[in-house]
Amino acid sequence: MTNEKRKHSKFEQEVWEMLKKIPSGKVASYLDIAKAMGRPLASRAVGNAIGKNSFAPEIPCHRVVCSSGKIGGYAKGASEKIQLLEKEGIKVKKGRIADFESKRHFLK
DNA sequence: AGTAAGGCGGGCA
DNA sequence: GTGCCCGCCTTAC
Repeated sequence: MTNEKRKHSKFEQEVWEMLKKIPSGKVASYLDIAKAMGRPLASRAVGNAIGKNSFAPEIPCHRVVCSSGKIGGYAKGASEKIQLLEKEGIKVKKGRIADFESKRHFLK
């Protein structure tokens, strides 16, 4: 309650919640998440929150890609990110998501 | 307290 | 497809 020591900013916590809401086999772009949080211009801030904390397997950060359908970055390496996506049923084509718009969870 | 730099992106030329 | 600039958030000095 009042004695809440936020190890992380509120913005970060919001991001984690969004990532957790993404079901397997689906993906979301940094911009989509930012928009869902009410900050359509904070696309970079979202990616910043993820990369700066490294949520670990608890958060499906590998399900987040660029708005262009590109893989983007990954703390462990974009290659690893692609492997995880393919494992969940998402096909990746040369660092790009196949049928990206059809797999967007935060599509608006 | 204010200022400065960085970062897993996005949009435009 | 590539290169450049921008705006947003957090952290450190």
